[in-house]
Amino acid sequence: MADEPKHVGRPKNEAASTALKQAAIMLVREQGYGVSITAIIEAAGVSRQTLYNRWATKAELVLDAFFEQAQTQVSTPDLEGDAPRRRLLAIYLREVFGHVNSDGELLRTLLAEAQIDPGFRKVFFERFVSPRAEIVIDLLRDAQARNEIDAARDPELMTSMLHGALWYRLLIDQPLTDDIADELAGEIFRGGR
Amino acid sequence: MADEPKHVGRPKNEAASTALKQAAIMLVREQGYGVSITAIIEAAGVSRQTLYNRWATKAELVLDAFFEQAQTQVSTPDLEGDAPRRRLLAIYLREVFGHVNSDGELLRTLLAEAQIDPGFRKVFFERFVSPRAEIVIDLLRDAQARNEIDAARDPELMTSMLHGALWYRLLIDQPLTDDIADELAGEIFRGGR
DNA sequence: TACTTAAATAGACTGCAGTCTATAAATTAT
DNA sequence: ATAATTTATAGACTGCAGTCTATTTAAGTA
Repeated sequence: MADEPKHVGRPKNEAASTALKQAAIMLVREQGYGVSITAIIEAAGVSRQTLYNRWATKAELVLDAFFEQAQTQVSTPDLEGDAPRRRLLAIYLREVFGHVNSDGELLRTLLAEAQIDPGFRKVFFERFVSPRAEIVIDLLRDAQARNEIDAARDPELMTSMLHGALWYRLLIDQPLTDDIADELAGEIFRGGR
Repeated sequence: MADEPKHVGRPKNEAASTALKQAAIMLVREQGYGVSITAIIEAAGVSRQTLYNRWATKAELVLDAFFEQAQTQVSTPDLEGDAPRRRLLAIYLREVFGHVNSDGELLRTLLAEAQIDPGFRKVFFERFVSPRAEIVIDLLRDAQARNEIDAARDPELMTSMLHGALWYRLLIDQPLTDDIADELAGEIFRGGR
């Protein structure tokens, strides 16, 4: 059903894509997001247009490169098992805090780009923000089904509070420690039931 | 003890400052933050350097102009009176949501600038974010003193959750309605005591 | 072999924020 | 008056992301 290249014209050079992503993430980690496009394409050994054939903006390239580094994957909480959902939430938050603590500067910059560029905003939220929101919403719904939190509460709003606290504390340089993760889970599950 | 100009050299033209702020807020509301510096100084009828003698960046000028519009002032909750603190919190949140809803686009852009430019970041947080955080922290401490919420909880963390939810929902274009304000207050005061 | 098509390249170009330079203007001090 | 000092002005300049143009290259098709 696939696998027939059926392609007319000069084929895309995949090596250029990976070289660009590698150069981008390396230089951004070295020099920060402010590194110039020119520096990136020179390090990758490709022309300017080749970059813009693949990504619309520097931000999209860097986001892709960032994901390729793959320490951004969140392990979905195990809702099959029997662990208290409060504990699963705390574990999830600790894990996300870890990612944010190791790449906070870059995440801040990408968030900023997302506010400025509507095209990138869509990409950033679809690829980064929404999947994480879904994980927490599912976890909280499951907790409601198990009667660990009140079914009348709104999982989406609670997710706003949790991820909101995460971003807010990142933006204002407040610490994101394991203790904070546990306290946040505690706030949501406060009172039991 | 003051009022002696005691000033050597050509005096600063205050009219230029107000003309710049007026031109800035007008053009930003008309065309968005992307309006050029050149357009702003031409509308104000001053030279480029005159702007940079007064503000370090476009963002600082726009922030000043934004504050001058003054619909950004939050009325501090009345902690002398006897109203339930849950109600005071809901009123505060409704008011802030109102400001955010009328100038969300601009606030998003200023937040983005704050992430990119450390100098502006400091200014933005000192003038905009911190005062609001203080108001909520004071309100929650007062609620603890009145035994309306558990004294063991951390007002700073609850403030992260509340303002975090506000910014998060602004950033991802989720609505900030009066109902949401009330629900957020309800989440914090859930269970009474 | 020619022809068509898509991708790659070098490098010029645009529009922007912010800096710098040289000069003029407005004020106090001598 | 003259000097010293600070602000204002016009406009050139820098460095950047992203676009555009002309040309070349690598593939499929006739």
